[in-house]
Amino acid sequence: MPGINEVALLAGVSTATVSRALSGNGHVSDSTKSRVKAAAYELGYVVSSNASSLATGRTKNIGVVIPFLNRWFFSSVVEGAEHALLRNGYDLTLYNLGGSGDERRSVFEHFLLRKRVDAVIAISLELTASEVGSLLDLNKPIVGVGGPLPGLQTLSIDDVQVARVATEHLLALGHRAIAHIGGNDEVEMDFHLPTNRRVGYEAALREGGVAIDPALFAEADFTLQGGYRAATHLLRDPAARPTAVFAASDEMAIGTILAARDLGLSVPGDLSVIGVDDHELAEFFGLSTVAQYPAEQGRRAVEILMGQLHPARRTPAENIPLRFDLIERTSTAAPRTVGVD
Amino acid sequence: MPGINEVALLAGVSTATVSRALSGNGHVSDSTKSRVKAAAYELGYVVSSNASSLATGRTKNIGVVIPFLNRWFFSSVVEGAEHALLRNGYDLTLYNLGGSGDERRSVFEHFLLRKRVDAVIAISLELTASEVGSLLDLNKPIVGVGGPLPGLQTLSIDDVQVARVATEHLLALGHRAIAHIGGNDEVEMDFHLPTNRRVGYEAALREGGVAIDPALFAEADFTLQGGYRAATHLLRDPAARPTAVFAASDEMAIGTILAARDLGLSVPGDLSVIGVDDHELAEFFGLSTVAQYPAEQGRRAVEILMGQLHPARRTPAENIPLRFDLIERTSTAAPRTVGVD
DNA sequence: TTGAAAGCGCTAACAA
DNA sequence: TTGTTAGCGCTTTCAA
Repeated sequence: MPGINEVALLAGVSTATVSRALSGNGHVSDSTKSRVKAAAYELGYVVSSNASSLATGRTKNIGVVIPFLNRWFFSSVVEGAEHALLRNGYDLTLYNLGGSGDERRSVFEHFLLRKRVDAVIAISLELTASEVGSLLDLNKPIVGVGGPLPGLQTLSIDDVQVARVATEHLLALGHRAIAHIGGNDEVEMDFHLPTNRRVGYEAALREGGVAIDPALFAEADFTLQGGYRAATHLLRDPAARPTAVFAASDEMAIGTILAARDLGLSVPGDLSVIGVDDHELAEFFGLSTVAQYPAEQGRRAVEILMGQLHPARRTPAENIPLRFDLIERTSTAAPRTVGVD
Repeated sequence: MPGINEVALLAGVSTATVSRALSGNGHVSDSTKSRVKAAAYELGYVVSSNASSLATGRTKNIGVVIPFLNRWFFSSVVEGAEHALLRNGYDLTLYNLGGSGDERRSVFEHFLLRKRVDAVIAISLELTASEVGSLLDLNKPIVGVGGPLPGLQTLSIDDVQVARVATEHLLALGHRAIAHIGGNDEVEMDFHLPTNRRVGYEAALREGGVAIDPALFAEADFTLQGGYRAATHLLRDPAARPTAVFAASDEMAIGTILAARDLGLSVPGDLSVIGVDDHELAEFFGLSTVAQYPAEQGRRAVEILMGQLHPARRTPAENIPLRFDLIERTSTAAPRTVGVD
């Protein structure tokens, strides 16, 4: 493991010049710069990030705090962030808060505070005021992804609007009896997300002149199983059966499709189903959905942080709202018998 | 951000004593130790990992190198490793090799070498000799998970045996026409895994006195869609239809179940299906499977590394082979008409 | 059991 | 453009 001294020796310059030549900070003549680089390459020299961090106060490392890794949305955001960080020469250190409360405390009290990271990306976390406080105390840039974090800059899709688009799609097809499968209070991993999607759903109905029927709402936990169960409940009674379901996630929507099948209902013949996400399985099931782009969200979070860490590199487009797109596949169609009002 | 000096001042001792009291290295009287701890707590002092690493040469950080994050197996291994590391006071830095070749090279040439990690966990990676070489040059403990890495200590289930167990389960139920959906050559994310599972499948058949029929083998890419397609192909011809399918992953097995349904076949009435993994969706689909435990594999990898990094802490049980268990659910049963031989 | 002091490997003033 | 030098904050001999 050669050090900066050896490179300096081989190149016939001082360590300061090596540092400057390799980091690009400060002026070095082209000739010495290439001599230094050649020497570094020959020796296989790589800076010690610790020594460098200690001297500069910058770590070139970003902390990502996350409640689960195991779900499509989260791992996709992390992947997107990873790639973007790599391109910028940064490492990504992962802090999974999914464990016990102790683990969570320990992350906040010790790990994040070790000065190991230059900035933090918090994904879909419901943080307590004191947790946000300790993050802010670090005096490091923080950006949230996937939910409003009080007092922090956050990247998230407009859930009300997303739900509205989905519901309006069903309305436009002629549906009137539109059920909604949304989050239960216990699953608050995405803050007010369930609530917001329900709000958008109800707003669209109201504007479409359709009365809101509480019997057409069911709670689930954002999983396929949960969606299946909720849908089974919703669809059981042929007399009170909706002609369409808007599920707040694709996994629940897929559960709904499977439940419909098991009840002998055809999709979209007897039942239209739409979800949110464009989950990796959505296409396979022909699921119409409102796509969101988690990998892109991860990338965007990184861009924002880079802008704050390196004002020079700042990316121009910083306030594009997060995209989402209606994707029509084969799970939605006009209801079999269009009502005549 | 208080430093060690301030703690020393407040506790009325030297910085050396603070370091000793807080790290547990060296002897400090109980009274001063508690005084120091109180002072540290009062000031909210946390060591600077950089300064500490620079002085000790240890980073308390482990690098995890992985080809995808987006799949159940990988994210589960990472989660398991994360929790175990957290308990040991270590951070986890993630290196995703899924991108382009450039990204891959850059990870190996720069990132891992920055002396930022004390050890490396390589998950399901097919590494080139030169990549393994550069890892070994680091002179840091490395352990692989999920596939044999030439020259490295590796944790992986016995894929031949896993496949044998699955196939024997079907044989024991009375099946003779047993198809296999395995990996294609292009999907080598898990090395010889597809091959090994096929080997176990064929060995079990042979021992069961069943001839191997190449027409009963289909390739797929380990995804649900791929399994669906392969199964559709396998099941299309009623005359040549197998009574059971062993898929090399649960996702492909679920695809098979869905394909069977779409062809009007009942599972397990007309077709038994078994997979490998115990994927999160397996239970929902009533899928019989050979479970493996990726989170535990991640944890085990961490234990091994901790054993090498801290010989004192060494966990006794180091060579338990990785567990796998046959889980019988409702996707497997005796074939409808048992042959009379 | 404790303290003084010399680094760990690098960067950034400052001076030349 | 380059070199000298003083740290960055901590750990760890060595001595007391």
